[in-house]
Amino acid sequence: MTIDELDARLITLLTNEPRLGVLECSRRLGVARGTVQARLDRLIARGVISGFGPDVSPAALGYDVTAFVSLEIRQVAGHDPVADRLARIPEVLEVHTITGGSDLLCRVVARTNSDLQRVIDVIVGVHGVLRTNSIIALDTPVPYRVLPLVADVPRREGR
Amino acid sequence: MTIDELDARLITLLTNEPRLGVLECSRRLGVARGTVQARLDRLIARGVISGFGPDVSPAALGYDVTAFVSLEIRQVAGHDPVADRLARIPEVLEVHTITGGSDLLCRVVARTNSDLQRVIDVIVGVHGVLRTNSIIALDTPVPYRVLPLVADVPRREGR
DNA sequence: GGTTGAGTGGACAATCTGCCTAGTGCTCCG
DNA sequence: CGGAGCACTAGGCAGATTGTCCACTCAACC
Repeated sequence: MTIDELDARLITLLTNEPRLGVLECSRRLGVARGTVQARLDRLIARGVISGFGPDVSPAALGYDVTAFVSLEIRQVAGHDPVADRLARIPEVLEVHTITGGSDLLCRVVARTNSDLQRVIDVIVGVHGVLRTNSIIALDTPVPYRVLPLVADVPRREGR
Repeated sequence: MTIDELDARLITLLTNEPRLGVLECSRRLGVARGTVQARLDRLIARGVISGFGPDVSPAALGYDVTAFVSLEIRQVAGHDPVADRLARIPEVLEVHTITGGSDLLCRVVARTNSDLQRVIDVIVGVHGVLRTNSIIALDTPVPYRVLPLVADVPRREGR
């Protein structure tokens, strides 16, 4: 499961200018259109590219507060039932099961700090949740990105 | 900064089938093409949709291990210089400044657990980092998503 | 030597895009 | 009340792009 330098250039190009069509990509990369098409199909088939969904910014929707909430749960029932219930809360954007003192880590958004309290209350109210610990993200100096990784892979692997 | 029910339906549609063109969207939503075009333009202009970048899966690239690393830093210099240096590490996908006992929280990926050790060593080697605390994400029952939020907004707001 | 996979260059019809026009209904406001 | 502004519909048009073929080359591999 690795990618080529051409793959990396293609992904980089598409990341920077997502609206580009296949034809335009082929021009920019200096290869035939069929090649770009084949590469893209393969990347998608292999799951490297999982989609081209619109990137929605919660902040633009008024959800200015981001927090990481770690949960301790009653473990007798396992993680999944709790995760399922958490998944029903729109403000819960992501849930991981984790190592360490807690059992689950959630990324949560809210409109304001007091709205965050409301969301946390909802989380605490989830059956199986024993206690929570919240950490607010004050700022995000490095927003989520994968590009450096993509650019790095061909360098690490056989070139 | 809020969105309409039609906006929500449009975003939902595009999230589920990102390759759809404007014309096809207008057909599915039962509105005129110009409307979809105008809505999309507005959503992008307002920053609600920040892009249509390809969603790259680190796991498909061989980065199977995800961890959250919290850092304590030497605060005299401030957060930014440290964040800048962290941003140069490809495996660091995200950095937040946070409340609580630590100063920074990073999302990090690695190829294996021992590769994670290497990455952490790199992080520890960053000038200004005093100590780290790593939590490994074992599983991700709820992967990052925004759709429920999008669907929720028109309901909360004026309808 | 033969086979396979990947890439090139070109061609096709069908479709979509960007852009524009005109008309309609609704809301806000002086 | 009349008007202005706005969003939406419905349509038209030229140009560009897409999906899908094809034939041919090149390199690696058995």
